[in-house]
Amino acid sequence: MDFPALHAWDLSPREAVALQRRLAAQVVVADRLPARINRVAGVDVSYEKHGRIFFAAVSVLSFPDLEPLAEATARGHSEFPYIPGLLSFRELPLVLQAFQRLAQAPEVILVDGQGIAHPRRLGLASHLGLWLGVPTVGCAKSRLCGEHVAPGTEKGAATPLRDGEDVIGTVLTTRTGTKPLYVSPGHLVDQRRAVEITLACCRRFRQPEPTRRAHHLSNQLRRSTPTPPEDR
DNA sequence: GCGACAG
DNA sequence: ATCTTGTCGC
Repeated sequence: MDFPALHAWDLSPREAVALQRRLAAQVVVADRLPARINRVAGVDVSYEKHGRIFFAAVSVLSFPDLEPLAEATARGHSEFPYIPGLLSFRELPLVLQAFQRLAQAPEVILVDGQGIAHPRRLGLASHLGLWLGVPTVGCAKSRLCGEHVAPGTEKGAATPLRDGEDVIGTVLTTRTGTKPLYVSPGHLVDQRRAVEITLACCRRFRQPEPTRRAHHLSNQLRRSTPTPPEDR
């Protein structure tokens, strides 16, 4: 697929925060999904144990059947450290490389991380959606910010994730008896659609099929990659 | 200053 | 995210 090329991204954490504030204003939290959704993609990144090499994977499934259609991966590294709230500056470059290798763009993308449920409303899912110009949904396994009461334990149970006056996400039980997921709009989708798509992608596991497959893909890529020699 | 803190 | 064996439960 085609989208703006990735320039050199050597920003300091402080500059990254400033950029997030500017980009957040461009995020569209509204239902702009096409009438017919045929392809859903999931993204995930795994790291080598010493954090030397990153492995990004994208898995595309048919919708609503969820049958595998295509996949793409990318190997690389990042100098940017993991800082809560600045995850996209660490992972996005490699994730974009993986998407660059996809022949066809999906109608929506599920991301292993937050969408607007972020201090500055620009989690990894929102940043990715903005860059690709494709609708995205954040499906994080844990909370970054916001408050909420626990949802019921039945699949489909949900409670709002709030940050002051704003509803920034939905704490959603995606499988009966398991810990809920933190679902939030990434870009071009609203709260309702974010939850709808996520539930439609959950079969027998807590994680939606797209991100679950991407997770396995990036893991097997890491396991099949020899660890390069140390430098000291 | 202290606690929280996606992956 | 990653380091890790067995183990409890559907």
